Amino acid sequence: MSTTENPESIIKKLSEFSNACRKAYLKLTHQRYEIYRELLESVDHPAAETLHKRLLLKIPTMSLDTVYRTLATFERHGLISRVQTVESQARFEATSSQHHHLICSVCKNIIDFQWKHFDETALPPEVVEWGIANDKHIVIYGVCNKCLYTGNNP
Amino acid sequence: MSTTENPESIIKKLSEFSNACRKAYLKLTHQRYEIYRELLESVDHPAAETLHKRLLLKIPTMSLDTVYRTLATFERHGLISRVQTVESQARFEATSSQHHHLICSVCKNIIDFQWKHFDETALPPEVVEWGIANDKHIVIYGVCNKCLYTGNNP
DNA sequence: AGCTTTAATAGTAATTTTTACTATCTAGTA
DNA sequence: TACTAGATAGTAAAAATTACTATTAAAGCT
Repeated sequence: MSTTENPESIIKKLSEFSNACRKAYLKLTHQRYEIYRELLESVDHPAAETLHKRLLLKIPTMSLDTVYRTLATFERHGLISRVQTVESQARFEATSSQHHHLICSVCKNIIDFQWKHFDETALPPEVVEWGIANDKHIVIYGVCNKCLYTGNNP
Repeated sequence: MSTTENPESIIKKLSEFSNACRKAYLKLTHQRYEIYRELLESVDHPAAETLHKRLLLKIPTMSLDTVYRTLATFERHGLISRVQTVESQARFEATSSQHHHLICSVCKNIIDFQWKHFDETALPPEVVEWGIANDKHIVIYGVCNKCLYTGNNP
């Protein structure tokens, strides 16, 4: 899950990130490091612009283009993933162990959940015959309890 | 599934569509009828712009705004659905019985598949505790056989 | 540590995708 | 057939993403 990580785990993942960049001949720039770190520390699957706003607090010259470009680079190298949504803005997360997403239609918050049993179930023959499946994700849209109880309108 | 429908089925669905519009106090305009029909007949989950291009052949004055606006209206009324993707363009389909999606990362084709067993499986407690789930979808990204065999690059 | 090379970044500008505005038109109804 | 509210066309604007170019900085080599 990309949710609340303890500091040691973050440090470990940043070190893995550095190694991955070296292996991929990606220059480990300050910007890339901070973009990746910010995404690791984000529990909310931010959009590029959200991420940019947060990063500006640390690096006031960080350009939006760099965020978009870097996210695309990271994605190409499998370091981060785009979240499947029906929204117009793309949302991102640091790639981690298999998990799925709950999206609140009201507040647009995205949270992770795990479902080992599903992950281990074989795909139906239709899918196998279609081609090579690289990535299976469940996305559930609904309304989270917070929005239900605060009476936000769906 | 929103795939190849026989003519009778299309006629039936268009008639259901007309009724749904009446019930929802949506004026049944020529444009709305044709947009819905085009989507019904499309097996490829088209984007708004793709749909617009196809509709221009029938109705040369059809504006792109109308397509977007109408799709949004239909979606609000549950007549059509947006497909969950990681692409930048939204893709649409006429709402039909529960199904899931296979998306080819190469050709971006989207096809439906069914998985009754999954549909009937209870969601894990984590999800139930989160709130109200309205909609659960599996989206599988991969490479379809056509692209594998024609050697399109992933 | 300094030099060199090559890729990455900042600061725009440009594209792409989606939504908004307004005068005109039309479906539904009397 | 005429009325009225809502829908559309044509365009403009906004939102989201990508491209361009001069400058900067990482990584490798002395």
